[in-house]
Amino acid sequence: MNHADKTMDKIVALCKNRGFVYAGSEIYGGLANSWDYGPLGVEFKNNVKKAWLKKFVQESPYNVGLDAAILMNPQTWVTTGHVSSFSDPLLDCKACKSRHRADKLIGSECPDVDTDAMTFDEMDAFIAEHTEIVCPICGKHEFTPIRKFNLMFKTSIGVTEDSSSICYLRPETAQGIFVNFANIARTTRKKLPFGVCQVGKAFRNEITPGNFTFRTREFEQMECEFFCKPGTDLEWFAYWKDYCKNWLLSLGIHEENLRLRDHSPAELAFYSRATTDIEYAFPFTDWGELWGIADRTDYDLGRHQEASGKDLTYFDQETNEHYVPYVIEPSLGCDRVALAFLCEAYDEEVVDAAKNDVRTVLHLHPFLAPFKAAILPLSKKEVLTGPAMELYRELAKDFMVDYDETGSIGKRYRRQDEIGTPYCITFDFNTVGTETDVADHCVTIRERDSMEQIRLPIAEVKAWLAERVKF
RNA sequence: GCGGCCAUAGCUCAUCUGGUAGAGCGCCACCUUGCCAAGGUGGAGGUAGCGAGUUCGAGCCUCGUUGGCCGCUCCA
Repeated sequence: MNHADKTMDKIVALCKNRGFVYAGSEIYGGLANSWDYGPLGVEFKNNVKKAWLKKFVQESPYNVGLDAAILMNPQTWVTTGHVSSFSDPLLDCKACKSRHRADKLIGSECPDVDTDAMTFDEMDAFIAEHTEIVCPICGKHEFTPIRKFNLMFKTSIGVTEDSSSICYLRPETAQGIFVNFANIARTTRKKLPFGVCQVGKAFRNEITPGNFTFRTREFEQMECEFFCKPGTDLEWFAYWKDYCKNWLLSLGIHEENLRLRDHSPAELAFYSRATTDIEYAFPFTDWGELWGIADRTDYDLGRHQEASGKDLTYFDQETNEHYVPYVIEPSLGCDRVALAFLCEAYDEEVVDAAKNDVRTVLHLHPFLAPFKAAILPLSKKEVLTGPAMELYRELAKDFMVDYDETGSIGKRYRRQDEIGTPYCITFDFNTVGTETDVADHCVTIRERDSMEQIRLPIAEVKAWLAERVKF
């Protein structure tokens, strides 16, 4: 099927029916925009993470891993500006119900006013006094008071809820890396350039989540903070852009469904020298951001150094100088890229148009597939199921494999196609022999995409499979 | 948070103007078949999102509530 004909409805339905993703807390009526990865989903998502860690840590001569705590000293978020800038001063127009940011309303009418220096109460008062500030939609001056939307989830440490024990669920994983920069530099004896990689959950109280697992309040990031010498940053920026794109291509994303979009100077975050988004052609939108690759300069380490009073410079033995490294940050949404792989893999093949017969297939990269193979005895007779279970137990030591003896063989192939299992291994009567035929001790292996079959000795299956499901 | 639409089996839906629910698919068992779905027989599964009201009687009418979808706002 054409990529343009894929719909989220179908992909969501498949996810739910086959146990990739369920709606969260479903028996209690659900919790909006929360999703649970089911038995197949968790395998699949873990494989996505494994594939990322393999390329970014294991195979990279530069990078190391980290798993920092979700709860951090709240001062961290004061330093980064998240405590203030994650609180937008929003108000509604009572007349037309549209929503606006108070600071932008004031700024557009009175450009000389420094809204950054104003409290929310002062902004409220300012708007009340200046009736020339009107709703850009309907032109009226009838606003609700400012309401504070803090996009960080707040909680408290300790059993009493006094303000001194407030802490936040991290809105990004990056800061866990920055605050550990000096620890890692010292203990790994890494020289610049080097990177620190982390997979972990982050939390943002988004006003409007949606589009399945694309935007959720709780999500998983796969981030690398790559530290390099100032001046070499743009070079490394290009290097990682390329590296990231190749990772996606090597796992089956088609180039025509990817777009690298450079941020314009106006769009750039204030701390960033250059940013490129890798976007994917999701069915629900034209392009959706997958990976943000940003040159963050020395902003993060510099701010932390200033606020903590700790020395976060790097001593360069070659030039005999101290400096704060520059940072290239490739930040990938784990749930988003997993969804992209699903969208990319989803396919409906018309087998027989006259009979309305359609085969649903997930053309997942074998490394990402929840099951690497399914063992399917052609008959339920013990003479076949016995050796089939034996092979199942043997393969299960190395791979996630499925076993199914229910229904016709065609039906079972279809079930495995739908969950992306790349290989089906069948036991038939030639395998074990009959009264008239001698056993050949071979199984038939059927490939998912081509539906072609080969015959292979049972003893060779494990090595054969290992060769084909690696990344 | 605002506006509009929606809510019946795991899924897609039916149930004539109110008379206490049915199909297809899926699932399970047995039979059949034995390398590409849908053959036969049987079976599990629903107090119609939830609550209240009107009525002799509510899946159907009214109100509330919860959840979902679409649009707007928002997305450092």
